Amino acid sequence: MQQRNERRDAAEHRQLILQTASQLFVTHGVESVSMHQIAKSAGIGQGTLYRRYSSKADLCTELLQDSFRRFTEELDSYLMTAAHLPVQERLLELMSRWIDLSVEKLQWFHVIKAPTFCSVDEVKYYNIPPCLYLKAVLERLLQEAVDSAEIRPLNAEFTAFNIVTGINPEAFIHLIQERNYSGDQIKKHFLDHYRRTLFAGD
Amino acid sequence: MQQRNERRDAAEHRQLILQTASQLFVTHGVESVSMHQIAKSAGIGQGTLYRRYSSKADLCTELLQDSFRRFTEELDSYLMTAAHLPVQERLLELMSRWIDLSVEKLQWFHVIKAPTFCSVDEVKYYNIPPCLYLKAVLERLLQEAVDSAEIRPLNAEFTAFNIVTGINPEAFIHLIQERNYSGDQIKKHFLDHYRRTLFAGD
DNA sequence: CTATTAAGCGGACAATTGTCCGCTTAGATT
DNA sequence: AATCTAAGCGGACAATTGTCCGCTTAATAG
Repeated sequence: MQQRNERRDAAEHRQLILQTASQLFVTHGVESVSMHQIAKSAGIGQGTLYRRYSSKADLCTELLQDSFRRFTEELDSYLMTAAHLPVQERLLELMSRWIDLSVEKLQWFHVIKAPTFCSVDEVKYYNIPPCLYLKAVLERLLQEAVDSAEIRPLNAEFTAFNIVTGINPEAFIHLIQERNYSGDQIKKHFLDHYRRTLFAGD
Repeated sequence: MQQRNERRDAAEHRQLILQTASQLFVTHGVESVSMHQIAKSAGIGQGTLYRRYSSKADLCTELLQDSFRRFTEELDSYLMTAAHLPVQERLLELMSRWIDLSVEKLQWFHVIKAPTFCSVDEVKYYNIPPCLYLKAVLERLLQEAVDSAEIRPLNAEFTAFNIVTGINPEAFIHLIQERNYSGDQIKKHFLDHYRRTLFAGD
């Protein structure tokens, strides 16, 4: 008895949902589209929708995958060829690219981080693949910097976590809405900050 | 025509709501109590409840006021008498106390930061009095440290903001749930981190 | 080709949050 | 004391999210 694969109709629905949701999100904005509306537009039932994606946050996480895959590929490639550059430069490049991605996909990231409905035991943001990846790479580079004495000793893991919590979509939204920052200004401030606190550069 | 004060019955209801909500929150946990239930327990209508507090986050913000008032009084008093101590020590003391408060009132802070229902243009967390206060005091101390050359130059305002985003209830919840950290371990890690990145101490 | 069965389907339902609006009433005015 | 009016009241309603369960069907086994 072989393992039952996903049924063909189910796979088609999965694609249909992603396509429909993506279109609706782009047209009306992620916030304004309800799960009911997605199901209706796709011509399927609520149950079918929720069977695939248990929340809008789930859907957004999935829709981010494409951009994210490109991000990791390009970054891995960069890190490969830039291995000889100072760790400091590579770290700042990583942050720079991450901030670009975050600002570009701000609505998606925000819905993932602060879902419409959320309860205490669902702080899933730090466990989505993009964040895990960011943290892992940060930690690796930080550890390398510590080992090569390019920065003073620190707890690479905790520092990586702290950077992930510091560079987050809600902070960006706050800076954009309350301070009228542009994406570039946000990036500049964060990079400056970490240049100064991590590397003591000026 | 004099300014109309809040009607007596309204003021009584306000107290009644706070008292009822507080009791229900303590008994059943903030998460498990619905606004409907609060209204019903208090013997008032939904409309009356929402007229006072437009969301559970609002209610929690109000309920935090008491603890927070005590916090600021004690802190201001400390800062007054500790003005001669190194800024570094005062900064770490501030963070230490803030983390204690946050851990103690974690559920409240979390509901304020990540309300049950939330939309993009409502990242209110950074604007509640406790956070504004924390940020202001951080900024003042950081600036003092910079001016007296106790730390290397940095953007006091942005650094203060970054610390507020780094020391936040969701990060605590993550560390508690995924890493099984205790409140004391959380505090230790954060203080270590900032000791190292801000002050280069060991 | 037929039978079997588990995965899939979908809309009705429950639970929440938050709004609305006609009725009531506290309290200032005269 | 009588009047007036804006603030207050409260429950019905709308909008969402998320669950449930009897019916359907794709895919495998014989």
